[in-house]
Amino acid sequence: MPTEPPSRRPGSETRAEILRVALELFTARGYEGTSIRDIAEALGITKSSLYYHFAGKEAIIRALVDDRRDELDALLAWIDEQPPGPDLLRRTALRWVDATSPQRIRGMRFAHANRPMMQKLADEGGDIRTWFDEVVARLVPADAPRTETLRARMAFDTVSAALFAALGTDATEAEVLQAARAATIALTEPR
Amino acid sequence: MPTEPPSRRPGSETRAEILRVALELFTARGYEGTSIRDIAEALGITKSSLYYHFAGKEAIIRALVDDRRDELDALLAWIDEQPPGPDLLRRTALRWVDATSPQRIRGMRFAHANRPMMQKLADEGGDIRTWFDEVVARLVPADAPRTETLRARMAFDTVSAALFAALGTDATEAEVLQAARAATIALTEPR
DNA sequence: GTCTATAGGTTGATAGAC
DNA sequence: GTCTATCAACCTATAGAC
Repeated sequence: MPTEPPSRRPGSETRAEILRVALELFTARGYEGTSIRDIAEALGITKSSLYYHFAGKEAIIRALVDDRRDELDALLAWIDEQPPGPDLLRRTALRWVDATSPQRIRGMRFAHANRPMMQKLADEGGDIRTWFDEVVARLVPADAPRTETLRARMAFDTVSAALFAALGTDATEAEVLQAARAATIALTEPR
Repeated sequence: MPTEPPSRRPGSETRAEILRVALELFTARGYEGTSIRDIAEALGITKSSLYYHFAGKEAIIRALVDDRRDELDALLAWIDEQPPGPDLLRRTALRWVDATSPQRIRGMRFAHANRPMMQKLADEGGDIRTWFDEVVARLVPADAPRTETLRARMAFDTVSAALFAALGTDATEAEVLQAARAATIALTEPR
């Protein structure tokens, strides 16, 4: 690993706390709906202290998404080790879905609640969605019809889709993941 | 049709214009990221004029989602006319997906960009997502495992999921709809 | 590292003339 | 129906003491 994850820099426990609370509030109320003051008060500190740890509001969100990058890099490395074959798409998608951590789910809910901001980050090239293009590019032939590429993307996005479908219901996260897994299988059915 | 659509009340052309621009801006920048001033300036009027047509910012978003309700009611009525059978879920979901209008897509993008607000509306009982519970309840047995209910919901949400998967790509709406249709078929495969 | 105080700007909303 | 003028409340961010 070449660079050190910013959220784990040693001797900065407060920083991690800030990120934890910010993720929670940004998810519940959205980025624009959450003020720096809200975050500070939830932590029992003042805004100014928060500015000591982060250059600004946007720096917080940036640290939040950067944290999710490593997983993607690991997946890409794993793909490159695999023998090519017709089932590689399904195997990779299932590997991704099955490895869904609670933290990743939190990240998804965060992304859901802040799509305009995620779009802005995407336009600057620094978001997970863009990085995912690489994954799909290695699994679907470049000359495949675009609907096939979309379907492959959807096969990776089933957890996100299932979370969305489960909104307002009392489904547990385990049930959501199970439904997502079934959907990934359905979407990678060879035709 | 029992009640008159609020957006078509006669003699209120400006009102429709406001809704059109608000939908566009709320989708691009989000509800909190769009000020009343932004909407007014895009229309070439002042904030005060806008307040003549709508009681406030939230009244605008409420009018926006109310517009989408009729379609759901029509689908429910259609379901009640159908003979029950094992293929009713797929037929209904495909009917819904195939009837996707450009306006509905705009509505979905809007919902994507404003999930905290949609959640707030849902908590008050006035959102499309809640109304959809009725649809699924008529198509999936009440004692079915919850993952099956989730999968049924996902079968209806494929356009939304495909739109999400297509973010950042140059896929056309036709291609998105085609991918969504394929996904709906895959997700309603009898097992 | 954390605080108080405050600058400098935007927000949603209202009053009242025309 | 549309305007100008204005408000209190809120925001991000900074300066400087401790």
